[in-house]
Amino acid sequence: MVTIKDIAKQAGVTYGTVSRALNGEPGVSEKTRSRIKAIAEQMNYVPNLAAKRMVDRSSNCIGIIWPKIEGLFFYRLSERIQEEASRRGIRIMLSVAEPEDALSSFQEHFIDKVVHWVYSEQTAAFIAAKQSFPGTILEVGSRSAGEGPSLEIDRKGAVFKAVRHLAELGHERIAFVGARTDKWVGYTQGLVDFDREYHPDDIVMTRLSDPDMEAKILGYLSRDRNDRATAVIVDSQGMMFEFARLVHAAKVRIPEQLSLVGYDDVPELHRLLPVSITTVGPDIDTLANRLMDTITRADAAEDSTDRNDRIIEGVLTVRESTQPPFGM
Amino acid sequence: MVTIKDIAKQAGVTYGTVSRALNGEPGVSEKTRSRIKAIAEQMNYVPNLAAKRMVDRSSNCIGIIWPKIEGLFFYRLSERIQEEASRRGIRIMLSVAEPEDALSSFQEHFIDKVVHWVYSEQTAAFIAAKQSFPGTILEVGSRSAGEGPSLEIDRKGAVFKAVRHLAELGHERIAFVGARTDKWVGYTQGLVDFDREYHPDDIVMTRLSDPDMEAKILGYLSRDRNDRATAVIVDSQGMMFEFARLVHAAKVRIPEQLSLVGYDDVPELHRLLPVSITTVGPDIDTLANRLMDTITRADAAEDSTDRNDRIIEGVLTVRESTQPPFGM
DNA sequence: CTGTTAGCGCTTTCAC
DNA sequence: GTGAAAGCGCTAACAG
Repeated sequence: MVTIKDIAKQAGVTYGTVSRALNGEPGVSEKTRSRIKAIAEQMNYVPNLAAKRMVDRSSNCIGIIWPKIEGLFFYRLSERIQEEASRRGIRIMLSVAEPEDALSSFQEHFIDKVVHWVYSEQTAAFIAAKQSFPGTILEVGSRSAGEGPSLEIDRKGAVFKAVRHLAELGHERIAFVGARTDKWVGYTQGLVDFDREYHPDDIVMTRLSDPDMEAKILGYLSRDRNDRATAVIVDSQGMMFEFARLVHAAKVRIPEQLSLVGYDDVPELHRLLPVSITTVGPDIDTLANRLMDTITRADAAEDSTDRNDRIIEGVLTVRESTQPPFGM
Repeated sequence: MVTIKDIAKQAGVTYGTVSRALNGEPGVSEKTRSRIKAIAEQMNYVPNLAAKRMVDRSSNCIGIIWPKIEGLFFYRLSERIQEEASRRGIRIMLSVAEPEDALSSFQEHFIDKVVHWVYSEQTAAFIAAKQSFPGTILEVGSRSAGEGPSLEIDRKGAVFKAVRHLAELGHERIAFVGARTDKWVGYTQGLVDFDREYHPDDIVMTRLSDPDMEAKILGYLSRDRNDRATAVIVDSQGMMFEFARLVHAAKVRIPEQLSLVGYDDVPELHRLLPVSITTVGPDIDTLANRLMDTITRADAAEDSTDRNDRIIEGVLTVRESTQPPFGM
């Protein structure tokens, strides 16, 4: 293993100088600095993080805990986070272990900045592990109850925007497929604000784990066209996979017979139907950016950031799957 | 921060003794050991892992380089690898960075066992990085040219099994959609062995990056039914997403009008069509298991393993999408 | 059984 | 602008 001492020997300087040169510290002439850098490169020098860590407490590596759900969206998001991190010269490590194990794993590797996707109740084991974790944990997703740094995704507002879009197109009856979450609240809010009739039948309350999901959706899609909404909002990307399949099965034509908005914009979505799908949800690039900004500054200005700056708005991307209702 | 020196002072021993006591090393009387342990506990001592790591540079962690392509299959695979690793008390870290960056990242963190998915030409930068990597790299996927440990997936044999299955069902004309890879070789081999007519028209040579992909597939699916095969093999899961969409567009009914076999068994596949899809490809559990076995034993019996033991067979899973041809 | 001490690779202060 | 050296917390080898 090559250390800064080896480089020092090669370069004919002391290893203190090598350290300064490689870390961009002042007090080294540009000439020797570039010479040292070249030698380090050529010798395949890899810094020893354990040693670094013993001296200063910094680590330019961010750990990410992979959420069990969120499938494709998070997959895409982590690609973007990686790009953004590379641009900033920061390393990224992912763990797909149970959250509490992921934390110890990171701790063992001197990673003191961690991103955690919040999507449901946290286990007692994880909450305990968080307490004793020595670094910073950024919670992304739902409104965070905790003290630490967080980034909230305005899911409610996002779905609200979907309703507004459909209302503006002229849809009177708008359906919702999904679970009773923030997204559902945004939906009901939209109905109220845009003065659409609240029709309990137009809400298909279900989730992926629901054994009756298929029957419920199929039941709704098979109704007489006069007896159902002209537009529908599907509350997650996972649900959209199911929904698309059942749309085919029920031979419903999108958007001629039904306008469709999906939550979360992942490329795979647009392979599901002959038409591209209008989506709402956080913009992946924005999210990746804000996420990196927040975590890198987490220690610095702990609570200087306004609570409002911690919210990621949803973005509506209009595509082929939404049209004015038939006959307009 | 409390260190072993603080504990030593409290206990009236030297810190060497504290180290031995806390690490279960022999050479400490049970009496002092328990006393020291009690003091450590009471002082909230947390060992400094960076310092530990500097001395004994081991880590029971395996690094995995996330491939740029292969999408969902690898995603599922890494879940299984994680489960298998947890069972064995081994940590897993994933990197989605460029392979060469992933390697240095692992090296910085003292991760000396790395799994790399081989799927195409490797960049010069990565080959160089591999050379100077101090640990073991397990190459999984294609036949590995290199010396190191490897695990080959028999893609050719897998597709061959698909052809056999279709032949046994009675299909005379079998089509292939995909690229000119091992899988295609398995297809042609199958045609020969099962005495099926080689029909150049039944091969839709394309890949996801091909701008004409859609036109080619749609062209084939739109042909008169007497002028095309009664069964088709699609060579990747990514391609299957496209294929399924075009099947819908061309209003071809699976399996009544066309039997279908896909490569790689990922759950998402079965949401694409009204029927579940027959697949071939490596079994994810087997792969995860063999992978862990191989990498954990990589140092021990380097070349004791027979070349044949390094091959993962493909598995055929028959589902609804394959039936005897219409009229049989 | 316990004390002593040489490093592990690096950053940082203090001299020159 | 560069060298010298202290020390981060710990393990392990050796001495007693």
